[in-house]
Amino acid sequence: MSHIHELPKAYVPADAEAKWYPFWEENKLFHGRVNPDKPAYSIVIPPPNVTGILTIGHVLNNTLQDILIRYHRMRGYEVCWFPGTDHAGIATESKVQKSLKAAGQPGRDELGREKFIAKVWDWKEKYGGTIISQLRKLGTACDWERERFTMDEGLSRAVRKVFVELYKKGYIYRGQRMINWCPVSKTALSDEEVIYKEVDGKFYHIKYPLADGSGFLEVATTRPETMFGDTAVAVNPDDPRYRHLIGKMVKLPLTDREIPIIGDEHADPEKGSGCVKITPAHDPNDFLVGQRHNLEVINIMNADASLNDRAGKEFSGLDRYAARDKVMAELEKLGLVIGVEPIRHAVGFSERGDVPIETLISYQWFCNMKELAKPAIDAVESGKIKFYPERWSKTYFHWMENIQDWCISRQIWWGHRIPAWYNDAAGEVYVGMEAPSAPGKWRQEEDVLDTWFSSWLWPFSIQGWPDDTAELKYFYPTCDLVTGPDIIFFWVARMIMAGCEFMGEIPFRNVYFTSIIRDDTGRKLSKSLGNSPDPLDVIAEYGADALRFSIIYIAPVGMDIRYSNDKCELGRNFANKLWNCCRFRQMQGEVSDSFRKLNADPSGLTADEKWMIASIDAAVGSIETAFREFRFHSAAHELYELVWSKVCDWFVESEKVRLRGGEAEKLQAVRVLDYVIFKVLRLLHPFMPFVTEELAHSMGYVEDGESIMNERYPEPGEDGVFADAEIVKYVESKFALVSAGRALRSNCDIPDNRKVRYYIKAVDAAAADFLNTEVESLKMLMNASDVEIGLADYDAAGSGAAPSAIGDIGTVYLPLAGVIDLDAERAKLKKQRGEFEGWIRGTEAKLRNERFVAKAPAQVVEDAKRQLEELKQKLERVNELLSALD
RNA sequence: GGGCGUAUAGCUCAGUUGGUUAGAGCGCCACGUUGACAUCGUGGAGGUCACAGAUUCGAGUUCUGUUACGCCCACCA
Repeated sequence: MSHIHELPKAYVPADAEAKWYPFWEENKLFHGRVNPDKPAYSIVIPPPNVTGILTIGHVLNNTLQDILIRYHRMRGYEVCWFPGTDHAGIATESKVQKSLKAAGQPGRDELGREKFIAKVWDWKEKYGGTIISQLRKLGTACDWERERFTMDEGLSRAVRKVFVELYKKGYIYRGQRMINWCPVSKTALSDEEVIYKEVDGKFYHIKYPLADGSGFLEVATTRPETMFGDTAVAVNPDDPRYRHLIGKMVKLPLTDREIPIIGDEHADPEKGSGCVKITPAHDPNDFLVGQRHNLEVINIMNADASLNDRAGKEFSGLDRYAARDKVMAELEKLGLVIGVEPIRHAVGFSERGDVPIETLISYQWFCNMKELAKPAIDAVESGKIKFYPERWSKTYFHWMENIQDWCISRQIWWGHRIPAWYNDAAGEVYVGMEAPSAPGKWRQEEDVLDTWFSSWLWPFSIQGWPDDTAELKYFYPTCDLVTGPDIIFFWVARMIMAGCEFMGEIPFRNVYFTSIIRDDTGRKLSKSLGNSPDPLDVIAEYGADALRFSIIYIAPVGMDIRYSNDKCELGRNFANKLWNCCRFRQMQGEVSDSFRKLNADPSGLTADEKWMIASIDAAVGSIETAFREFRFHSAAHELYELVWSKVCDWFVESEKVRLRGGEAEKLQAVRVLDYVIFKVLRLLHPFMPFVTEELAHSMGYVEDGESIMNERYPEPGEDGVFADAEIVKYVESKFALVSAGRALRSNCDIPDNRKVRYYIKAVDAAAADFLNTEVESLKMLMNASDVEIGLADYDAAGSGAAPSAIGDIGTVYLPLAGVIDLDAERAKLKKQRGEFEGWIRGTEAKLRNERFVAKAPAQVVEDAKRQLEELKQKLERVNELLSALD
């Protein structure tokens, strides 16, 4: 047999990766076509930000999608994975600003709108493909011909269409409302873009003097600098301490204004002094109070959160925090400070800028979500859309049932400009897909839309909507969505609403929420902490398959993952194990005729071969179930166990006997190995695409120019003809006996490399018959010079007593030519006897318990009885062994 | 203030509908470089399943409460 193509000793991932990804891509193997002959399976990628670089989070997310895509293709679906990137308005705009600044070039404000946007496009063309090329390194089978960007013309058209339709329905409106303002990005934000953090602050107690000079009110606030916007002080109308003051005026310190004392239930007598300053322009609650009492709304802030001239000359232009200190200093001088106490309270931070946001009154565009939410709630409630893990639906319902209007306008330039035009002279507003005629009279809205206003259309805009495309008919709704729970509101919920509203159909059927990845000490991964590994480094060091497999293997369902690069050793070692398994097979000769279908007489298979085939079939069943339930890690564990333990540790080792035997034996062994290995490669392909493709070719299972990704995925129950439950049990008992025999050797300090003799006393004639067929296998597995099988007790007369161990189908002895520590052996057996007796007592007690016998299922009782019998037999055997030592 | 999640071996985690003696990987100890693999093999040590109750013939698994940690939501001046 020629060994021309002998594989290298270890798997070299870089070679396979460099070879196969271009092959797949050039042969358009990832391309999804509208194909009525097949069922469709589609996924839309959660579009990464163009500014993004690949993180471990992306690796997990995209590996899962890739597994689903490759699995379904192999299961006979026409699959399409729609990829693309998101323009990420605020993030990209600030990134480009930073890069302009770093390059010493004129920034956004100097350039003006058009030139700045041109710069952003330049940047996007140059760097926006980074994450896409990094995804390729991972092996993702995206249909790159369909790659889209959320600001492509087609997608922009979808955005405008949606805006116009929602405007016409009256859902989208422009209004003056309390919004979240980011002083760094200088734009409004949606509620979802505000992150509340507990911070240490101060609670300031201040005197507001009564205008009539009769005293003062004590107000408590965490934000004294907003006092310039105060237009009232509220007390609770039922609060006897202050009730009589309602209607009087207080002098607002540091100003020449007087403001009224009002009665409003917003004032909580239990909190602070029971008096609360009312700043309608800068606090959501105060705004409502202001509306109830017709209070003036005084905005005292500039866009950058410095105070404006409504705060008076001395404070105008000061940053909010500087102003706070100065206000307190001035109040101190006036003797108006009662005290300051530390307080821990929640402060809203902007998601992107990571600075405290301001709440303030502003004209913005909003979308009323109430009606949109209804069918979207129903879609999940009715089970049309399923969440995995299911519990996220609770989070979803809670948010959806309390959904607020969505602030969709942003005061930035990079994004979809709102398709609204103002005719100032006539005081008219026009909203439409295109600019109105007579452009001179109309000026377009300066604001752009929230980035998510394009993302929420992704599942259909990416397929050509609003055109009625063949893709939409075939691939929509998509099947599975894989994303992180952190964007359930931002994206998932809104996509469901948009799908129901504009397509009249849910956008996807299943949503799998991935785990959040942390470092191995449990901290969130972040750039600033420097604990965010670069997946490309990992791929270079361990290989893409190793990274993919490891992260799936360690990712528990619905829990955080503790990740560190060294965890990838698991995947690397596993790929190498698989590699060497194939390498070993290849050393046995050319590929056989049995890698797809086993060409063998079922009755002619050895017990081990039947066991192997049954084991792989069982694993296929578990994997199938795991896929159905989105339990990817259990599929990975199943495969690991199958390859490493079942195939390599037991089957290959045992089968070496036959591979070194006669021609017929060898041929059959090789056939079974081919059959098993090709199944394993196909089972593993979705998880480890590179090494499996490489091996499928070098083993000769897949022709040049073809790909394993187009092979059929093994299905459970394919091998019923080889099934034999009795034999499987015997083989497993044989392996247990082997382990026991090895332990005897180890306990006697006999080196593994020294051949020894064993004697096995079979429990009955059937077991003896079976074991007699397995002598060569036993010799191989136990590294024995000889294994004698018999029904008689071990004959101690010739060579003295021997250490022994009890198994289900026999007792294995290790005769040692006189070197046995009788005391140790007795102690071991006595210990074992004690254990057996304990279990027997327990089982007997159970069986004597009438309620157990009456209430437990018959099967359980039967099992207990059988166990008792087996235990008693084993006990008897221990006793025999003990008496033999005397 | 509400909601959710987690607690099992030194570490990271499995443990499907309650059913003998609770598993894996890594780490640790001992032995082994036999012609697939030292990215390996064989054997071994290591756990009163967070705590307290309850249900049950039987609880790591179900229920209640407690503790600890984490996350989400909420207008706490």
